[in-house]
Amino acid sequence: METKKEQLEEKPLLNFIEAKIEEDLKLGKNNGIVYTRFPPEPNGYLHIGHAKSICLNFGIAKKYHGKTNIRFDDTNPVKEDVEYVDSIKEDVKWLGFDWAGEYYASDYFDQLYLWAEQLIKEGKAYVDDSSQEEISKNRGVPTSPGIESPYRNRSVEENLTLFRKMKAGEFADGQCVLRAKIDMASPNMHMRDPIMYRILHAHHHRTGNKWCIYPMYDYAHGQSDSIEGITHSICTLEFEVHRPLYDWFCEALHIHHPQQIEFARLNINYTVMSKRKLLQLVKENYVSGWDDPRMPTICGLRRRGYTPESIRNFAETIGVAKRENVIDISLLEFCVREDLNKRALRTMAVLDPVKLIIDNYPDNQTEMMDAVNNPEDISAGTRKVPFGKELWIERADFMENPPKNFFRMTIGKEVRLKYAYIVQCTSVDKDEQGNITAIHCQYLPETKSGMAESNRKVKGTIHWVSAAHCKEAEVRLFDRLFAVPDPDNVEEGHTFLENLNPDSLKIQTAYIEPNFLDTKPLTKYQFERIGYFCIDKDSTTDKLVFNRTVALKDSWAKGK
RNA sequence: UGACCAAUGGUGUAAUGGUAGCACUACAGUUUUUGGUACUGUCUGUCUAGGUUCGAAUCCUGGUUGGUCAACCA
Repeated sequence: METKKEQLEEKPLLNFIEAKIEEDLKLGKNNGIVYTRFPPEPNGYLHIGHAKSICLNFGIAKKYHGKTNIRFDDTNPVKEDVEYVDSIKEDVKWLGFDWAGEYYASDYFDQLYLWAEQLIKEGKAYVDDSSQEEISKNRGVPTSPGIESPYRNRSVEENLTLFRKMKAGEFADGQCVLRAKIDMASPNMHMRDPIMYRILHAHHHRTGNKWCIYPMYDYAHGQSDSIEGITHSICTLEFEVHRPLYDWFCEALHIHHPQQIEFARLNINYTVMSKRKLLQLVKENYVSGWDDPRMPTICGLRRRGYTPESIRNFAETIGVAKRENVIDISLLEFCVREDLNKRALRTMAVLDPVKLIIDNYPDNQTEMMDAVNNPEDISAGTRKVPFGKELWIERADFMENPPKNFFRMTIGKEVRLKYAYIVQCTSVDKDEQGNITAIHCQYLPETKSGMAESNRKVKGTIHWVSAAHCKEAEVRLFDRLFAVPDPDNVEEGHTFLENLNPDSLKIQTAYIEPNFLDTKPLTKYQFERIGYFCIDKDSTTDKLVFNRTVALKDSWAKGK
């Protein structure tokens, strides 16, 4: 452990973005300042892919003693909503990050408009009356040049008049647009006179009805970065072809020019990451909502029982690079187990119960057994667990005709009831169909935990709850949402929905220890030998509801 | 038949001209009152063909493969 840490400190491993930043720092760029931003569009909930970006942007700023803004890219009023800005802020905070400034692209609409007039005056932008179809057609295709618009060479005065009329609301939606005059023959489609402003008579969640023209992403994003003094504008790979345009606007306007750096977005197998598809899962009720614990959204993971630390550690572990990647879901699961192992209090719960009767144990006797709350953290203390003649144990912890490597309960062999006694199984009761209805055993009184005889070597230890004292709880057992590693990979005429896992949710009634339960939603437990669970928000005083975050590793189940 | 980007074990990610390392996964073992945790070990890798060099995963050229770009979306 110590040596690992030392190695990391001696030789810090930089991702390619950090390497670039250190180079800039060495060169004295930006006066030694590092300023990043996280720029979501408020049109959906944040998912684990955004978490990667958030951890990257905030992490880098922290590492180089800089700052990070949150900026909502709200240039398209038809798609955006305050519901989303609220959830986004909540999720970023929950992940553990504080932004230096909270801004909106719409804060800059006035400045953007002024800059547009400036570009018109310099002959670098023009109003185009072409229809959407014409513009699209004349743009050409990547392999052959486009055709210049017939309106491309209007006079500055005419363009200015027209643009002001656009702003004044004298035109209908779609009647004309403002375009940058760049190069219709560029091999980069984004440089073929990109649209700067379109007419949208729509109500904006922040600017209300002040505007009926709205800037496009390419015209707004770089300048917003510039206004905020961002030094490194980190975005995903698909914006790589936009970079020449990002640079063009900053140069044409002679404003502070942040450096755009692109990295590969996160993909995880057995799930989907596109906002559109996540929205569809919610809208068409394939899941219960954005925070359904099976969703890869931040709020879904939170409800599932993931901790901010585990997600941050995941983001750190997957690294940052430019190549397309698909992360194995087992890495995410590893990260949450690693974290929960250290902090989750243990309790015993039986999910698939069968009655165990200790025939030689006194009727109506109850003993309080000492149990350790967290073996990884002695300061978590101990608790008392009631024990009696009749217990519930897991059906899978008994086998009548076991294979050689079965360590649990079987007739004639000894097994330890955790924190209690060693018992020896004697017989089973069965119904007419041959199903086991109860298991009988004898306990060895001198093997109670803590007594000398309890140190005896026993191959297996199983968990239990007292039938007379236990509580009932609903447990929701989640599995991966999709049945195949790459749900998006579907044949013509099929959709990703067909790859949904029909068994992604199983609901069971469990019997659980009565003591020490904190029933506040999101409280995390390890059900011993089963997995990590947390209290769901649906939980009430009458009815406990647990979500399974992730099962414990089970090398026994694997070997079968 | 364009431009841009990328290619390192099963999955990710380092090595910045000098011994291909780390994590996850898988498998094997030690410890264990959780078949968990912890610890130890094993398997598996530089897309390809040339070139530069004493030396190439790294630099150059060609090829191959994958990704992105033709919304008045971001």
